[in-house]
Amino acid sequence: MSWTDERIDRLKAMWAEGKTASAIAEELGGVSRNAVIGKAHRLGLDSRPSPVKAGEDKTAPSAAATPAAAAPVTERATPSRVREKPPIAAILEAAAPMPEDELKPAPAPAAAAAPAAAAPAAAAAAPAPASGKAGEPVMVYRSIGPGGFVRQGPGDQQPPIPPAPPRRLVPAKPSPEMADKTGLLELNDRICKWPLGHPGEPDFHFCGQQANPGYPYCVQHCGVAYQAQLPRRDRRPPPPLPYGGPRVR
DNA sequence: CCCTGATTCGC
DNA sequence: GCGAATCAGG
Repeated sequence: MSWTDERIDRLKAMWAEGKTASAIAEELGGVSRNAVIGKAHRLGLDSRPSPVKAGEDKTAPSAAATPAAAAPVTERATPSRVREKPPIAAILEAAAPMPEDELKPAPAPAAAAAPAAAAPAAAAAAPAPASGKAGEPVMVYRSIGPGGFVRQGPGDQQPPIPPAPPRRLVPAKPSPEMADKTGLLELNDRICKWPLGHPGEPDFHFCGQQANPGYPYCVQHCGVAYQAQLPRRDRRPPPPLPYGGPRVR
């Protein structure tokens, strides 16, 4: 088996979904778990929580325990680094359930709905208070509510002005008109997670059609999410994205 | 033992 | 570029 464009796309989709390498290998067929991992790395896909790297920064590593251990430990594993999240994960995080009543002074980030996605955000939302030493140039990610986060430098005394007032999160199906809409709690890997509307809005919901197997979206939305590359000369430069856009490799 | 992902290195 | 072999933590 070779890595056709189609198989690479499926690998990317499932990797982004958080499926394990062995699950991906089984679904693709014809490749081993190692092949999937190797390919994912060669593609530069995001690294995943590794059992080996989980608690890594303990003791100063001796010169060389093993050749592998002596290999350069790069920024890849730096825990404080805020990684990009796949769009769907960001949405899940933004729509994650919060305490029912009004905003508490320090709401604990709700990590239950999307642990993998919420973990880095939680680290960013509640950084160790930069009070330990004076004058360290510490960059802080300050939560501005359900909408997201704003980067705040050490000199920025004022809390950043949120782009919009925090919206009150609504129950999953508060009204009759939501009765047949697909909410966060109905999501699973067999139904289309294409978002309709915006998190926090009363009618925010998901497509809910049957998902294209191996993909997070239905066939129609896969057609929107995964588009064939045009020849370079036929491409128009993408418009600047408000949040900086995905990392380009 | 099983699982996991990361890394290396011969091909 | 590919992936088996290997490593190492859960």
